[in-house]
Amino acid sequence: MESQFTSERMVHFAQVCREQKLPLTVQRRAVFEVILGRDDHPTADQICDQVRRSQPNISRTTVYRILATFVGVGVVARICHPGSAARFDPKTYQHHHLVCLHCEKIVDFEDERLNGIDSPDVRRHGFRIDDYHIHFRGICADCRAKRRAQADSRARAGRKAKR
Amino acid sequence: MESQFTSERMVHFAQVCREQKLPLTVQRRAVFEVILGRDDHPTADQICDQVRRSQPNISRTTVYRILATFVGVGVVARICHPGSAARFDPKTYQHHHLVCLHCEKIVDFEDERLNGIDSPDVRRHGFRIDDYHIHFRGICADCRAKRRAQADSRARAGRKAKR
DNA sequence: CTGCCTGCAAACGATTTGCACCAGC
DNA sequence: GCTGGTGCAAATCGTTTGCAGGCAG
Repeated sequence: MESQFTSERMVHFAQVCREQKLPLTVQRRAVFEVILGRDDHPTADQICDQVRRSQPNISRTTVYRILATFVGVGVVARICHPGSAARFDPKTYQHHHLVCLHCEKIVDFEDERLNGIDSPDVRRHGFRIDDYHIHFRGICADCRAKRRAQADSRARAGRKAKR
Repeated sequence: MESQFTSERMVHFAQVCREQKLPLTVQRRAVFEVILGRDDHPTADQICDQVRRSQPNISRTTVYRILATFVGVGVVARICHPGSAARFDPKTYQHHHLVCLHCEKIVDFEDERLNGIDSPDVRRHGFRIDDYHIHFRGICADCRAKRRAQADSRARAGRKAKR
């Protein structure tokens, strides 16, 4: 099922490349395959590391360039993010994100009810809105657990210190 | 009125510093003043340049550190952004953004009706949502005008070439 | 065969870190 | 005076660019 979805998107990808007159190189194929296989919004470097398992000689530069090209033709999205490195997302349809303010993890969140917001009136800004997405910010399960553990150990240390 | 708002926030800032045991240095004051006076989501470097008009010897490093501290205690927000440099926002209450995909300008957008979205059910993600904001992505007025001008000149060039 | 694509190395911009000094409380 | 803040310089990280050779169409 996974592979069926992947191959379907691969065909679509090849088609877009033909339309856009983009030569379908082995590097582009490899980068696209890696992105499709992940749903954790990897950085360019993370993608590069994984691509190198099948293409050990691919250059980091090439990965950056390929990603820029992909974003340009719309087969992957570059998403807004709290950290310093750009993140990429194979989903180009509208969806939303849960962003952990602590570890900067980004989790996809899809909910039809969030997609129907009327574009507000921005005429006075002269802005033309193409789409929108919602960032829900908070703390993920892992970080909540870690924080609780830390708070506990601090409390224990505090009790010890006071004795 | 502007200065009244600014001084009001300055008092609040001083209070937060006291609560958080943050010494109220001249540098922190200066950085905070600059951020308050802008609504264009400046980068750390832009803030630094402006702070230097009143504090010529402040170090870029210090500005970065101060901004990180401010974000930590919640007196300014670090916002998600399409570019590579972090952007800062003196508004810490909920509001939304228009993001230009072309020039990466970020414009505040406030609309009460956008603030009442029910936090969706994220229990299965174990995520705790603190707040959310909406990125409306599109093209700003300036860039639309520029694009139109470019398209026109291309069309003219094309006509000329075909003769 | 031709032009875009790639790899390499070096440049670059944004941000962080180590360390000695200095200033708020 | 003590603690944490600051300035400087150098390191680091993510990303881009210039150039020579290589491969897809």
